[in-house]
Amino acid sequence: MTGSRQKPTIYDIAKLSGASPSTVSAALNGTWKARRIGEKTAKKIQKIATQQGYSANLQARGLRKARSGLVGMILPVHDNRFFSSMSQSFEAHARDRGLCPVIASTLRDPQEEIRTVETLISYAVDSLFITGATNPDALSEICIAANVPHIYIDLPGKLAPSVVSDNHLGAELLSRKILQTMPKLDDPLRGRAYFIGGDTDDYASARRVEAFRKTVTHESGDISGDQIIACGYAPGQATREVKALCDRLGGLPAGLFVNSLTAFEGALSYFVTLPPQAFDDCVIGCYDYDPFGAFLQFPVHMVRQNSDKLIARAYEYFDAGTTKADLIMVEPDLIPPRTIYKGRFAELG
Amino acid sequence: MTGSRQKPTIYDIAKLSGASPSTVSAALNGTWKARRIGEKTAKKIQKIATQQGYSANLQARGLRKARSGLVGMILPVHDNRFFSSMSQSFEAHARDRGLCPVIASTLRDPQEEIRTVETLISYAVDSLFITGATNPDALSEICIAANVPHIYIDLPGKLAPSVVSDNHLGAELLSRKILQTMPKLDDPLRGRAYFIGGDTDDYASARRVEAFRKTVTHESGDISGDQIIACGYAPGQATREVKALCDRLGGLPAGLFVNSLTAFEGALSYFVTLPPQAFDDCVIGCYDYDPFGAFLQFPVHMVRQNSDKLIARAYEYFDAGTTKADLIMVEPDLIPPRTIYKGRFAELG
DNA sequence: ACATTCAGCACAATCGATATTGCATAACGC
DNA sequence: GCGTTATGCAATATCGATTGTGCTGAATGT
Repeated sequence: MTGSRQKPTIYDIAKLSGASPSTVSAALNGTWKARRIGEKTAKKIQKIATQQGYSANLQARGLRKARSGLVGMILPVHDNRFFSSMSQSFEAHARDRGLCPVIASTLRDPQEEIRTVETLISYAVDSLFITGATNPDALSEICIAANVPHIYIDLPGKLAPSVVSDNHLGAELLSRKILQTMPKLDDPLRGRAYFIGGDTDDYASARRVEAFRKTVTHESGDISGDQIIACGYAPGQATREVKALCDRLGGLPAGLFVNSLTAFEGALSYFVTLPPQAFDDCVIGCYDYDPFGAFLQFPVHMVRQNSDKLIARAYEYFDAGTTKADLIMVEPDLIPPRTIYKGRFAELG
Repeated sequence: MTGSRQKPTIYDIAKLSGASPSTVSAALNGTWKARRIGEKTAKKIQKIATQQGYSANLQARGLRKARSGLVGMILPVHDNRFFSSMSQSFEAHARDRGLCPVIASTLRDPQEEIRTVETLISYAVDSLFITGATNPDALSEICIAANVPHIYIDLPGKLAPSVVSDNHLGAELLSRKILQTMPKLDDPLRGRAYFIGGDTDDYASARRVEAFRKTVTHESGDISGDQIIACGYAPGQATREVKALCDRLGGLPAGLFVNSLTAFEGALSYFVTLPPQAFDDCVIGCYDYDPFGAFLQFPVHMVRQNSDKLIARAYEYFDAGTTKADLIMVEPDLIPPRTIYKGRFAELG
């Protein structure tokens, strides 16, 4: 009975109900009052449609209406705490608006980003959220040509509105926390704070370096170039650089600002080779948050970017119908370590 | 010049090139040789299309061909290491096949799952990957009625093929590791291994409990009901239960099998209140893997489910064109701790 | 009683692609 | 030189919805 017949269409329902396809369409998509279809007719059609398990072919509807009901988001990777919580928020907000979210990752590959944006546009997405793009303006041009509203998250574009985390503020908070908490060591080199990880070509990292530099200079009078090691995001590279730094200093520095979770993961690979007491005179901070990161052998101050607020602001912006290339800032939060401070730091909690 | 005009269609290209829309279509979708379009004509059309920035309207194509080029995947949540790495694999494999991945999360809500499957079917997804469904068979019925091939990942369905992680094997490996590594304590209660977290209604957890029970019985002769505390996946619940257990035992047990990362996160909230030496006579294992989890204050054995292999097997199954309700098993890996064992376990590495 | 309004619905065009069929002209065989 | 096959392309129907327009009969007005 319920064999593998095809999905019913409005034409099937029309035949069964004795009404015309256009009447069926109106009855089923909610426009029947405006189209002056009698209530009895509409109800009858709806009943039959339910019995038949009808659901609209959204490709056909999208084709006709030139809107698909899809919202696209592109991000570098899924398996990253920051981006995956953005996905989560993105999807929740999309559902609230009755839209279907399409999330695609592009592995930070410029070609892949362009291809993906083109694909999503070919599916007629109604709007597009872009995060972690390597070349925002190239993507904007494509979207503008196709008349697709789009917004950048966490990385500003010149040709479209952007919602970004306040990287300067976050890095300033974290830097200040590190500087104020870290021990005063006799060794002038070990006694300083170091910044490791990230790429200064990257917008976010550049702002963070800037804030680190400013805060260190403000608190300690000056800063040396070798205190900033922007060695990229790859864990392996961070492992090497942290090791090299510690070898050079003869131990962990008094303060360490790790930029990004991936760099942090790399640093950890080296840290696990150290004895626990090595961390007794070192204060570590990490830009970006991972709940497990807060539970390590040693305390770690973390900055949590408010991904839900980033997404919410972006949706609000679309809802308002504006398309100016505004820049909206969202403040990140400084999360205290959950690990108890030990040794000489016990009193600092 | 490049104002906000609409995207060009094959009709626009047809006018510009002097050819008919059908010829343009053939020239642009690669079927021109089979349709006996002259090479010169095809090349000319392609050139014009490129100049005009043409790209096909995939909704129209999908409508006509009754295939959309979309593959859907539904999962409980994005912001979870296991599921987000599945997303990553799912997407990579989809791209390899020239398909567009649509990933939707359903928050383990049965109603939401059904709605989502229906939505994806309305967008005419060519196939569907389902993971973490609460009621697989209900979803299968919908897919079967709509003639959509689908496959379950990590949770078997009766009406469709499934690729599942070998939970029994993984839990057996982890249980055995814990039992063989844990200290022999005088206290008979503390000296045993405990299982905490998860829900026995859940397929995966049930298999894991079964393996834990079997292994403990095999190694120590018997097992008591209070050694298994399936208190769900919520972190808060795990925090309370672990605390209650430790209060009852007067300390951490010799062995603890934590089922799922979320339960582990909950347990950690309690662990951080303990002094470091509390872990000296306790061996901890966690089913599921998180790189940071491997770097904690104390060693943790973790089971990593091979998400990429799960997805790869599922695609292979579709590629083969089979649709029998087979059950394919994928072996998980036991990951040793990266933290160095301290105190009396130093020699166990 | 006749013009006007309006409710209730059907008809047909349309969105942008694909796929089948058919119609020219050219090439070929004998 | 005439039928036959090939070649190159245009015409047209179609996918499943939406939407502007047109037609009918009943209600209303005067």
